[in-house]
Amino acid sequence: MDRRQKKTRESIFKAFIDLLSKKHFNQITVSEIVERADIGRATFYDHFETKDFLLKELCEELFCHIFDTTIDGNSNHKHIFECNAPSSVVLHLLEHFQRNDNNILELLTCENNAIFLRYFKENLKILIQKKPDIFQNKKENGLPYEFWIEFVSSTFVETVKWWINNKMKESPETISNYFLTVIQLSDK
Amino acid sequence: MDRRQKKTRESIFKAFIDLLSKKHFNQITVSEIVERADIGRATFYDHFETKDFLLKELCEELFCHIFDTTIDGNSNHKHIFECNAPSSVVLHLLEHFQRNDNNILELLTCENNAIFLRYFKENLKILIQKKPDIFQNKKENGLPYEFWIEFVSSTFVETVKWWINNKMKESPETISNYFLTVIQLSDK
DNA sequence: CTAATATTGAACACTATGTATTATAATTTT
DNA sequence: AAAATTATAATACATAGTGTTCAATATTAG
Repeated sequence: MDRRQKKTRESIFKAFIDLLSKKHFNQITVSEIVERADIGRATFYDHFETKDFLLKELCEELFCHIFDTTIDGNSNHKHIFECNAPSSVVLHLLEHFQRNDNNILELLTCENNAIFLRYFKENLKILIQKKPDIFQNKKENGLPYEFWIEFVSSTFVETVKWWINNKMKESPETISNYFLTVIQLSDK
Repeated sequence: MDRRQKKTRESIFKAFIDLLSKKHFNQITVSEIVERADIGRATFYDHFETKDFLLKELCEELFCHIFDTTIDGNSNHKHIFECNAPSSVVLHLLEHFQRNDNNILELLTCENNAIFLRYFKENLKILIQKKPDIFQNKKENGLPYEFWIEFVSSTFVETVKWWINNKMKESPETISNYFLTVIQLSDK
């Protein structure tokens, strides 16, 4: 890829994330992004069809990053699908958020996050469905599978949101335990 | 209140709800609302400062209605706070949605519903906190109270969303059971 | 070096917002 | 019933943002 293209694209993303930490998506204008990224207006539209597509692509990059690889305590890369206990998968994800890669949190905590949350949940669903044995609850509870998947992924998203809104005072381990308790997969 | 004011206000709400069933909040323009409500542009701004305030006031009216009164099977009005079992409270709310009073469902299923969902959850939280004995989970689970409240209200919202997206095929009783199962208050 | 490509900057048509003004109609007040 | 008040209508307007176009310029890759 042309070095110019890459630089332009990165400066747009950077400007966009900066702005997202200060105001809601709806309040951000293309003109602001262009000004902050210090590029020509036409160049922006050369890269992204609209502001919505920019958000969409940003979400894709972020989740591709988070759900494809994750780093364990020894700084070795470890694929998330290699984890074989729910607590392990959950911890990996929570640690990602705690490190606040790419200032992703600004996106999560902002009000206008419908697109972001949809991606988050979609990726979670894929993860859960690829590891059916892990996230399947053990008890016979008579719940439809689809309902259970939706419940687990929604609860994870809401748990992370609660954590962030509470300034992330708790450790990833604590939050992981809370989550596993409410989805009835706790060890206790 | 002046009869003209009331008529104008109602026709704006009606036009707005109609449009919400067809497109997302962001895509709706004031001009469309004005045209559909068949009123003058200046009149709209005489009633609502902006489109956002319109949504805000609509939400307030809807939730005031739903959380203040509800109708039982014999068509007698019954205050929701008089219910003393979780299943009773939950069923009342679900039946409200099933009847689709004020076409409230259009709001729930639409993508841009952040404001609506916030009101929904806030009202649920108040309800849960006013009946602490009912929605308190029995087991010793070590969860902070705030986390539990957030979990229960989020799960209710997500359950209703799942129900609506699935065309509401299940009965309110079935959904109520699903919900009580995942929040660990099922009779079984 | 050269050809291809990315960027710039300015201008433009378009759409939507929110305001202002004057005239008219409906409602209250006296 | 007449007068005073208030709500609405119709139109025009300033402002701001969007997405496009195009010729000129700069950068890159082969």
